[in-house]
Amino acid sequence: MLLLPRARCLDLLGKTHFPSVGIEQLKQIHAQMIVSGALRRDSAVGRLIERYAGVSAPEGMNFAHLAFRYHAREADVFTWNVMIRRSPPQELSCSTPVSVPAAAAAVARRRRTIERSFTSSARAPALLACRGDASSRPDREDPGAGGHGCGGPNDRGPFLRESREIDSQEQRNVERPDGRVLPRGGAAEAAALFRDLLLDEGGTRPTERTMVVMLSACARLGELALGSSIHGHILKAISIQDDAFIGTGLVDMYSKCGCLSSAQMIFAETREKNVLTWTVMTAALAFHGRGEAAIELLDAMLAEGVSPNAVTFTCLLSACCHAGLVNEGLHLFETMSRRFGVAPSVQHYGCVVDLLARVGMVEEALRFVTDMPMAPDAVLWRTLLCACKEATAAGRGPDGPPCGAAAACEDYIALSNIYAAGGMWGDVLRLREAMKRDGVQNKPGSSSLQIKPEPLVGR
DNA sequence: GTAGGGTTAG
Repeated sequence: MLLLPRARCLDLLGKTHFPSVGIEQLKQIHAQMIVSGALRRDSAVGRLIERYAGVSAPEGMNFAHLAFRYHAREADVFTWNVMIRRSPPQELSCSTPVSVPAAAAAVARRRRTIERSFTSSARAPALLACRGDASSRPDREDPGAGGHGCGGPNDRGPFLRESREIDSQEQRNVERPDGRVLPRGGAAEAAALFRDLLLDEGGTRPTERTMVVMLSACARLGELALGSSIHGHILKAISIQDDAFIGTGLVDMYSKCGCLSSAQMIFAETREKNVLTWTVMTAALAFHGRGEAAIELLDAMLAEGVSPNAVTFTCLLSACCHAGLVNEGLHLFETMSRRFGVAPSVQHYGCVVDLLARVGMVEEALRFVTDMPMAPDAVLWRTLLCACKEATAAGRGPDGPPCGAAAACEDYIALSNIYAAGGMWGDVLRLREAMKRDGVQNKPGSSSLQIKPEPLVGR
């Protein structure tokens, strides 16, 4: 491909010379600008975004948002202004939850930190780590692998220190109340390494597998900015229609970062869909409260010749639960083994118990637990306990803390809440005393991911 | 190299 000089790229964006540039041509110019480094010129990103946004189809604004995310580090005041001018009010309020000057300052601050990290001579080991397994750490990497002429182990300290500094600006506590710890260190560190990789000009390039792993990490961390920048790379490097792994990763990432319409758009564009692609889309709709739409996916999936598996049914039942679709849920539970040959697991039973209890059918939920062919687990009891809150507010409370599985601090608290909801203060006190007597440790509350709903590339 | 149920202290 002919490589245009920087100045020529900027000329192409000039409205006086080329008043009507289409989306395809803009994408080509965009690619040229990345390759030639033209985007690092002042306001070049803003000019590009202005042209994307000027395309009449909704696609134009989608690309404007993608370009903005992708090149956020180069965004100057002019670029921010373009985004403000071009964004509809509701999108603007979502995408810039803080004031624009504050956001711009945050971008500048982050940029300085990143730049500082590159003054260290220790970039190579980090890049090397990205080549193989994005979640691997440089200090675990074989120093001799790859032969990239990187420095020795002694070089690694400064980079890691600096990359952790970047992370510390966006601290997120991903430890769950149940004690399960999301792989914050691994994913966050991978994210820092990946940022480095993206800025490595002419060197190591991420592979398709790196992209998939990174999308998964972004989904778990709620890293929309990084996730959508990876999307940008994918658009330029490979065709997402041809890869179920990439399509699945993108749908999941956008969904978990709160962008359902973006997830739906990617799903529609992904031609090769496997059972995981369908399942993440089902989970996305369930998570975003679109129970009916999730159930409708099952027929669509069958029509395409893909069979649902146990995970798909968990997502479908969960969708019914969130939408209060009792009949649909019970029907799915019944047909999953009979029609699809998927034996219900304790998780599936748990979903149905939740579904029944939430709509006030507590007796039926309890009978369902009693009739289960396997032992209920702690999560199932917990589900029942929490879902019973409404039903027991009328004055009927369970007899004691959950039995049959290890009760955790939050189980006592959930039960306490139920008593409280029913005004049964004596029971609340009794339970609190029992907790002290039994030495149940109070676990401090912790926050989870802050997910901002942003339909940024949606139509 | 990709996916899953509950939830947070009157």
